[in-house]
Amino acid sequence: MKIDPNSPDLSAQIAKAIRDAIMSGDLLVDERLPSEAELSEQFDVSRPTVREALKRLGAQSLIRTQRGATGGAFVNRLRFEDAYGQQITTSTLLLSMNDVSFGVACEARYALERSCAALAAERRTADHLATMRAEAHRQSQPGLTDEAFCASDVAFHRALVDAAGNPVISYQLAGAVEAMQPLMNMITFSARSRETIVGFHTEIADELEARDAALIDQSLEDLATYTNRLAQSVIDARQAARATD
Amino acid sequence: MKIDPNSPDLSAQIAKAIRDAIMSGDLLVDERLPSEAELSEQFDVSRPTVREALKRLGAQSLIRTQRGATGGAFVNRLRFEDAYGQQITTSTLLLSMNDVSFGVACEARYALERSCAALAAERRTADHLATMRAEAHRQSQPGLTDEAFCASDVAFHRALVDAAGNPVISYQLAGAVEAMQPLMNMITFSARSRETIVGFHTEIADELEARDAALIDQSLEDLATYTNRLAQSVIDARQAARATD
DNA sequence: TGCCAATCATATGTCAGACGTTTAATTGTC
DNA sequence: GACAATTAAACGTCTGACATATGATTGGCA
Repeated sequence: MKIDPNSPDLSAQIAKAIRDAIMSGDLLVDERLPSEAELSEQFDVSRPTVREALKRLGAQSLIRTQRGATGGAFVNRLRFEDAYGQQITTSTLLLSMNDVSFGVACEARYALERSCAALAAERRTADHLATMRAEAHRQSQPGLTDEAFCASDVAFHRALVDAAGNPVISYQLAGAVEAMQPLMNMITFSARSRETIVGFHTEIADELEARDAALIDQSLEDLATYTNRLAQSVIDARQAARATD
Repeated sequence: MKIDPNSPDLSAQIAKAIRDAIMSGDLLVDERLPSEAELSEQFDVSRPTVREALKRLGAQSLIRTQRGATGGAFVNRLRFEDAYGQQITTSTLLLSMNDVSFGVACEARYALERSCAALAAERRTADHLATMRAEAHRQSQPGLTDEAFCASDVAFHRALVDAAGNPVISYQLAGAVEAMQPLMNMITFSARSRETIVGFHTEIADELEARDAALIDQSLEDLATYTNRLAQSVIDARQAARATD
């Protein structure tokens, strides 16, 4: 838990020291850290520097702070819901900043999603099924904006993932599924393509109701293929339009 | 891009405003943010408050800072390698802080890992194969510590995942695979169980060489079952030991 | 005695101003 | 024209202070 006082990133070092203490179990959940004043004395730095370190940890949801007499910084119990948000933010930016093609992202998403088809078939409840049917129905309504359609698409697929009944899987796939949304938004769905997608969704819901894992897997593969072809046609159309400019 | 000056979390609000600007595309990769002094004027807060906000963003690798005349904060191109680390940290803490059972974590890991068997069979290079064989060989050496064995196990499986040739999948699975390591460490492998696991690994490498996706899938399922049973026996043994205390 | 209100102590949140350090651009000289 | 010294901009850190929230303490009153 020592830092190099000559290096020009004291707050980063302090954050790392505390993070390591949390990960190694030296600091337990809900345990209170020393006050900012005490930490600044321990590390021999000023309070603003300590605060910068604490903000870093707060940004990762590793600690929470509380004001007042018995306040301070506490080791935060990292919840799946908290982690979802970060996971989605990171995944979305990764895709948009690294020129990940629609095909690669789509492949990843459906490969991962298919992995929970068997579990979902086994464990799905009536609730999951109801959510999926409701979203499929919403998607068939005319006059839906592209964004609303995509949001519903995400909700449908998240329900499928959640049906697997494994929070770790749900967490991991949250990124893959949600991060695709901006890419999907790029595709302007025609009425016809929407109809096809809703068809797939209804099919999947039916198969999930029948608990037929193999059929779900097949439908997801078909949906992946279709989505990819749709994206390709949009890309081709854009290139053609650019060529005639 | 407005903030409420009466709320007691100015730095969090500022961080959110900038984060939103990055995610919406208002700020592009490598674009320079205003200097801390300018930001403090724009948001009408002090420089330390601005700095706390920037540290939050830095902790998420959304920005990087540079000192000197042409320095400042720049929108960072989020790289997969950067995201790996955060993903692993978060996943590890999620498992340890939420009392995720070995069974649930194991199920998630292998379900996701199996999803890339087909892609890996298709795209694996000689390099991936060589890495996997090298790790399998290392694992068969006597006198290996439990930790070294588990680290090698992780390396083996990461090579398998990377063989799928999809960076998005590699990123998503980094968390699932690496976060399992502390749980695996809890299990003291006997010489015999190590031998069995190495057997599975050799089998998987052979099947990958033959590009037989179905067999890989089967082997992974068997390995998952075996790992689970191993963990169960360790847990049972511990409970029995506690009962006789 | 028992309860309630005022006070206090502690800790975080924020601010203002300052100095040090790094770095690139500018300037000046040979 | 090239190299060295200077300068300016920006981050990194420190000091000290005030504001605010909140639990604990204390005191008074019924």
